[in-house]
Amino acid sequence: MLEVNQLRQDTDKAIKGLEKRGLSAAQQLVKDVIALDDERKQIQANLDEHLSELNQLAKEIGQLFKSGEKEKAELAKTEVSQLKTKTSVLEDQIRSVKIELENKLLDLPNVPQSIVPSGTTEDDNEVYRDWTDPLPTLDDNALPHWELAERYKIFDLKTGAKISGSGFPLFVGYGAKLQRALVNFFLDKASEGGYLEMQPPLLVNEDSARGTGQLPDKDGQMYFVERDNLYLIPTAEVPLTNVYRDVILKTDDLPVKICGYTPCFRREAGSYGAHVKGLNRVHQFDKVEIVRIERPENSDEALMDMLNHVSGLLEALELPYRILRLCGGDLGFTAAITYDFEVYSAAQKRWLEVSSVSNFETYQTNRLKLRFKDEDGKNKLAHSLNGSALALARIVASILENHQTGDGIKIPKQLIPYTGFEWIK
RNA sequence: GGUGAGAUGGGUGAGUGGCUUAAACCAUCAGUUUGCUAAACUGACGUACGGGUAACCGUACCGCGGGUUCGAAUCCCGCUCUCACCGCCA
Repeated sequence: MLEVNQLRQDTDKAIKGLEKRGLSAAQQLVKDVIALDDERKQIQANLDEHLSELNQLAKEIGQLFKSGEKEKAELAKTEVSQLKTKTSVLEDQIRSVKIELENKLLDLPNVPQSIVPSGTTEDDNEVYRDWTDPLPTLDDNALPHWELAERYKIFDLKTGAKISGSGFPLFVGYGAKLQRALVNFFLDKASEGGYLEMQPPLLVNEDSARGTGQLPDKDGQMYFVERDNLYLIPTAEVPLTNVYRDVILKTDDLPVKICGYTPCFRREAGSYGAHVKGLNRVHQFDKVEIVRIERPENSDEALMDMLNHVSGLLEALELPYRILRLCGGDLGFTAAITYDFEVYSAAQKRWLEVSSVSNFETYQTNRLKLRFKDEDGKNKLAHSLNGSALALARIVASILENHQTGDGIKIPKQLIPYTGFEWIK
């Protein structure tokens, strides 16, 4: 959720930024928010004045009763009841204005940073760091990962569909072991990078889903357990970031660096076609997520550090990748800037997104009330960031496709200590 | 699932209708004292919103939401969570 004060201060910047997302009504929306906030302030001042009078009267009545001046007290009581009807009207007004204001704010996405390119579709994304070596080519009988999976018995979509439905792969044998190895490898790398490992709950309540901004924006994308009012997490970002909901950190607590492995559940309603084949898009996948809470002035640098971390993982896995800086139109609702990592699959002849690293600035922390005490003892909103490091299903697909040979699939050197085998044959 | 107890500031914990502006202690910070450390003493010490250049002032907040009352941390109702015991269970 954007900060109203920020919108007041940098109105033009906010409007321009929001327009970069293709939000043509940005100017009107921002104006509406500020007008509503003005209204709220005015009612608040009025209400406080009345309440102050009421408090004063209550004290006086207490005194009058004590000194036995009952008639005067009764007189004051009628005054109180008149005041009370006024305050209750004002209370109703301020309540509805606050709700309206909040709803308007929740409908506004984050303001993109100035370096975010404008554009509406993924074609407008900017290649931030390209793959400079020649792209790998495979011989003619190279297979896409879903066919490799069949040949080497790595995962089984049909049986997964029998158990649950389409998009729920069953990993088997080498496939299951490969996933377990990758999780451990990614977690170890994150620990080396200074991220504290956590195992969070996989179901979260509404406050948490709202805190990181999945609600109301992505309501339809999450599985919901109606009976208990809980959402299955679409990413570990939700529970991990919500660890710090309603927290005021001390200066020395920053930066916070945490990581966690979780399965992720996404309904992916409306997806179809070749792009969802195999592991390209599934309802359940495993992911190691890294999360950081930073002082505002350090968050840009932290983001770069996260990019380096993810780059290191992809290099260790010997996968050809590039980094995109997402354009305004492709940017997630809550992000101020996002870099996507894509691995090239020679077998599918396309780039596959395997990681997304974002800075949310104060958009999430405002909703979470995640603050820190600065040197002056003032509470300020921290910046939150997160990134996949990495998303498993697609990495498995990339490894299978890129490291296939006529003799089987070669496991990247750094992963062998984790898998315990060098080849999938 | 059943029964019972509880939820007060960073922590412990007092507070059964106005004397609470939430006691006291601990922790923290600043100062005094001190050869250094420690101790002692003094003071400061919640969050949000509104007004004000500021000092400061006003309002709300004692798990959450309602209610009673001139007045609620305190009384009443509902909910959530925590703890204990019982049942079931990996």
